[in-house]
Amino acid sequence: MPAPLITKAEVLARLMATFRSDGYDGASLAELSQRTGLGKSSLYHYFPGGKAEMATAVLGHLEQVLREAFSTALSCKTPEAKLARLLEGLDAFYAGGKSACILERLVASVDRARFKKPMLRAFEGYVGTFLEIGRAAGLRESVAKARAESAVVRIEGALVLVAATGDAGVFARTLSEIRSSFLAK
Amino acid sequence: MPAPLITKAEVLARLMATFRSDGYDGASLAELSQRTGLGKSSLYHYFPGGKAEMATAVLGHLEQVLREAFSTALSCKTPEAKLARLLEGLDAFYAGGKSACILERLVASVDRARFKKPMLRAFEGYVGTFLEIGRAAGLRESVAKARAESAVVRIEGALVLVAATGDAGVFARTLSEIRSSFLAK
DNA sequence: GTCTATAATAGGATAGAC
DNA sequence: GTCTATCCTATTATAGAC
Repeated sequence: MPAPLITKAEVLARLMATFRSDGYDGASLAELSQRTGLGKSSLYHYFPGGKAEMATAVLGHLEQVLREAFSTALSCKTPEAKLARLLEGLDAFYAGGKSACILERLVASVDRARFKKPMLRAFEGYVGTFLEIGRAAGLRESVAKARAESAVVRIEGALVLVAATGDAGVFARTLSEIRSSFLAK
Repeated sequence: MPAPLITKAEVLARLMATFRSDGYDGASLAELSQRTGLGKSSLYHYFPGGKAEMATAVLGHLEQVLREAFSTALSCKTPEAKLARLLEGLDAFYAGGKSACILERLVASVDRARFKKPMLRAFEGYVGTFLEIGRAAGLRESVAKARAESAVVRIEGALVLVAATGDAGVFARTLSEIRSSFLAK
């Protein structure tokens, strides 16, 4: 990347934003070029594998972003604080439900097989973070596992409903429900 | 449609299957032609508006299919039986979680704005069916509403996780959870 | 109504100058 | 590294015969 103009992280963030709004199949090179501010040739310079490589790079970047957000949450003292911090982070990341999940967008693509491994990793990390909070709260392992999976299921589902109905309330209610029930004994 | 060769309903079912597996943006006319067994020109004969019109016709067809499935479920005597029948129908429709939701696939498309109204209708009917079962069971209106919304949210979310992980267990657990908790007093 | 053929365009990707 | 220009293929869509 040109040192001062735009960082690699910023390029990846913009690519991610484009995939999130347009989907993987729906995001054209023209659009990706325009929204990064890089010409097609520049994009191919950084991502010789084209769109698929851009998407996998975005997944790698996502993993870093999430790891930071997750470790910030997990560094809080009480399980309640960990959970609250995590949900705040997710609320911000999904813009209150208005921004789609990049994972869902890649899962839904025709080329989904290409992203299988990194997506599996990402979802495991995602569920795993909730799982750790449940464990820290002293929940039975089986309960913690079920609730962690359910939390991610609900978040992903809420995003679909918000996209369909335009009502962000579903997302807020979903996070609120998780907040109040996840740690219940 | 040619009277005996293939019914309109069958064409719509095949179009739906294609959109469900490939997504709206990912489904090409060539693929739609191949999987319906109709040439491109035949498709344009029935759907002059092209892919977008095929998708809206599929949504109309879906509404009919769901109405039937939903009214079958609602015709059962007890709320428990209604719920069980509905969940069985959904389990079959989603092939145990292995088949994506057509609504989600259209929501995720670049042309999503075109399908906004019929999708809103479809989701309202979807949530509304759970809502009616909750009411029939004598749940408080606010509780019935929250649980109905949550049920659809979880189903949609579970489909995303199954697609990402390949583990249909998430879908089974989600339906099971709904079955055992939806009617609780 | 369906087919073959083809037009028109958009999309992904590359070449080569700077 | 970035740009302009371009190539090639896939895609949408249409024409016209049967």
